Amino acid sequence: MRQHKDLPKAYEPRHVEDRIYEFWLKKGYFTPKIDPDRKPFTIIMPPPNVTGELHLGHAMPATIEDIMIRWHRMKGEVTLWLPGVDHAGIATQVVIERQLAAEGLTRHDLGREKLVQRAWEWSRTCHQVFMKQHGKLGASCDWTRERFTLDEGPSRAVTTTFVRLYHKGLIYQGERIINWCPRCRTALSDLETEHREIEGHLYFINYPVVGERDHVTVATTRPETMFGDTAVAVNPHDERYRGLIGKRVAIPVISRPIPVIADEAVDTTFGTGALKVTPSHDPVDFEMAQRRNLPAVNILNADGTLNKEAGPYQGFDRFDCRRALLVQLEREGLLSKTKPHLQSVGHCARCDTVVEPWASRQWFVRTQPLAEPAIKAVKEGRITIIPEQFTKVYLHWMENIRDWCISRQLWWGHRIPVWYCESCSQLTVTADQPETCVHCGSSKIYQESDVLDTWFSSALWPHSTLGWPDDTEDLRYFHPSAVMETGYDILFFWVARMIMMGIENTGDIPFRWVYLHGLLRDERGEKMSKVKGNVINPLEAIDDYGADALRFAITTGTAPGNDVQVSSQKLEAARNFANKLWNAARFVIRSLPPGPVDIQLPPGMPVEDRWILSRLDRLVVKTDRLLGDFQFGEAEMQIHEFLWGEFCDWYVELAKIRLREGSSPSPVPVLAQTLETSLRLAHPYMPFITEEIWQTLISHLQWDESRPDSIMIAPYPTGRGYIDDQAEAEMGSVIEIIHSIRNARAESKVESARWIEAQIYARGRSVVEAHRQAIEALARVRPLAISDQRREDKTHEGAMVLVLKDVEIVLPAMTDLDAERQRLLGEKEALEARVADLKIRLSGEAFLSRAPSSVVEKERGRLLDSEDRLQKIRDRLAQLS
RNA sequence: GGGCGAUUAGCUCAGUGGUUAGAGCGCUGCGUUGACAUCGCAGAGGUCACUGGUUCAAGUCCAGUAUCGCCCA
Repeated sequence: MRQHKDLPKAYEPRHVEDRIYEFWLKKGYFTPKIDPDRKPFTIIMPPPNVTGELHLGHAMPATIEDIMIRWHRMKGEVTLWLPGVDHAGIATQVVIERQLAAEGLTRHDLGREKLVQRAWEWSRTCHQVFMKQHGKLGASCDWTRERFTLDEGPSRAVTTTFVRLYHKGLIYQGERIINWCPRCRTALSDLETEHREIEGHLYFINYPVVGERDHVTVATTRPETMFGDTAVAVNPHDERYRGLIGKRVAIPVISRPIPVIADEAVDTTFGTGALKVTPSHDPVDFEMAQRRNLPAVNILNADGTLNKEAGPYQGFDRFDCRRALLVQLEREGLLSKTKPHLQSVGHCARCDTVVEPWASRQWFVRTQPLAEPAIKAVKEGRITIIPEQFTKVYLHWMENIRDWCISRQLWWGHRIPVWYCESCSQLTVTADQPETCVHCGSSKIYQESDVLDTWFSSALWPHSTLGWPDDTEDLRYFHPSAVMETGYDILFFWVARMIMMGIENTGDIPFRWVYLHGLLRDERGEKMSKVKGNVINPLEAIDDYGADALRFAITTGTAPGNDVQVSSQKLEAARNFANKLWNAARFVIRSLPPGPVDIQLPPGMPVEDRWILSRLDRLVVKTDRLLGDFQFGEAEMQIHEFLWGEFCDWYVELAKIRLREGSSPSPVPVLAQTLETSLRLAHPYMPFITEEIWQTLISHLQWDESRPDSIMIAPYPTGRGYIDDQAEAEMGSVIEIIHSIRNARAESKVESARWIEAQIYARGRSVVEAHRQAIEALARVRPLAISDQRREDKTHEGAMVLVLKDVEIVLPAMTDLDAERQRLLGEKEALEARVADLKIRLSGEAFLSRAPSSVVEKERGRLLDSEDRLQKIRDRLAQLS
């Protein structure tokens, strides 16, 4: 038989983790077996981007998802956690283009086909890294079902959805103002545009009135857009400009005449109250132009330079143009004023370039009809968002939803399944590659060059990964999934659109719960980002502290939706906990007698046995409730507190005494059972160390044939009916006795090794007597006399008297009379205040009649105890004076 | 401009109306007895941002104020 009794003194995760992950994989535990008679528990992993290494921001969701999955798996449910990666259109193309730039190339040098090929190679590399990192973390996801958004299946889901929505009129092509990133040279959706307050300027520019010596002054933050002006608008009620309406003014520099029009929408208090209207480059102006039938003049090229409409500034970059134009206007006396102005400027979420609002022909999803059922699903409680406060955020966004621009002028992504016909110029929209135009049969057709927004495919992820649009066994069984777990920052990107598209495509909700975690921050509370360089690499953290410590550190004591600060101190604390657990296990294992040990609970167990079993049972019940409520952080704290603060600090210490004495019954069965149950309880959070200890422990124990091969498929603990209030009360009292003696010793500076004499007077004498050895050993008191009633006259003058509930402790050897008097006076005051407080509460008519009787009873009991203790303290003080 | 959230120990945070508000880290004192110094024992440290309200009872619920943060426009 293996001698495991010499486990290493400290837990060494790196000798354990990879081996165990391999073992799990080999056993196939991550892959569920479909059982139509049982309801499955499914999590579809929100796919990370294939843009490089994972960072801690990925480790947290992976850990939380793994906790849920492992818990449900241990509960015996058919459990699927489906992993995948996202092609991340713009982000990936940005990465590839950066690589190209380093080689002095642009994507245009390479061409579409070669760029896509390169992106594929890159995505395969990233995907390998991603798998490896998740494995290191212990993620128990089903790699056999892994998906990539550009795989055949999910791609077909994308084209199928596009075609269906197009034919339903829910996808249309239209000319609208979109956000244009001149660096990425693509349209962006509103969500991909980040607005930031920028200290800019408001420029006041004079537009001469045609044929008069007068001028009108307009204020603008983007003077270069004046080449695209097609009107100046004033409010019809604005007295200042009434006479100007209907006249024409000339755009400076290019002298193109434009009308002065009246429109109610003009804000008379902004700038001069005269608004330059640039329909192609401003959303408000675009709408006004449509209302007023104004022409639109586009002044931009795709790369952000100005086109021929800008006259002398053709070919200038937009910002160069602004600078040069301002110089010219100034010189010509047309710039009447410049003042600082705080403005909100859109930036590309991926490359941070200032975006241009630009009228452009793009593809859109008509979102409102899709939003309605998505709103209903949440309002009716078919989908629950955790934490609850995000429900409001979700509903507010959904109720004010705007059409979604889904076309991207990129090469990496799902190409839009639309073909234009050169012969009849009609569109062929179909999921299968067509040979000819469906309208005229011409073979002169060419496919739309744009690709779809990556989030379009993400929106289908909960069902496309399971086989939709095909009617697969997986889809029938695992859909809808149980939980969508993700960060609150992508509630709209992901969750909202998944709900819309899920209901549209499948007729069912995509998931039952939405769990939103907070964002990870560094020690200084800043969001981790590669730009800031404050990212903690999860692999390094695992290397330094172990995967279990990392998991524990980033989830313990956190609440859903709240941000989490990570620091090396937290990682250290988690590692220390793992080590504590390891050493407790070392103690238990080396305490086992040789041979397969029978750990059936013996009859006649002493109170401490019944106590720890009761505490464990309580923990089990609490944990189960907390997990059910998605309170993982709290559950972990409870387990931590039990293992460290109760099992190690008290039960193990008590067991040592019995083991030393060889007393009967032996504490071994309770030690082993408590450890074994605790390991199962902690397994979802700390899978590696619990498996490692469990395997070792189990190998020494007698077990019937039903014993599973791994803790990860062992049943999650359930209450066993061991809750024992009487044992808990008794141990509570013993702990209090030991604690107060230790306290007195420390206060009185008694050397920790010294034995001191003590007398304990307790009403329940035999109860205390039963714990004599424990009190002696743990409080280091000997000789110890125990009796029922204190005979006042025999108490030594210099003794210290500790008054507890129903117990008095006399420590005769403490001789500092003054200090003792002070201490007793302090206690007396505190007790008096407490008694007074309780008396007031208990004399309140309202309290007595309205509070539940159990609360009233509790308070009465407290009053009696306090009064009793107060009396004893007074007696002792009287003796001393 | 609209909305959401936060404010609890020196720091980071839990706290789901009912004792004397908790944890980790840090701090102070003592301690290497056979699980663990990645440790043990003991301790200090709080006007639960502020003001008012509801309630027998408020850190917890409501309203307002202040400060900070986020989202949307």
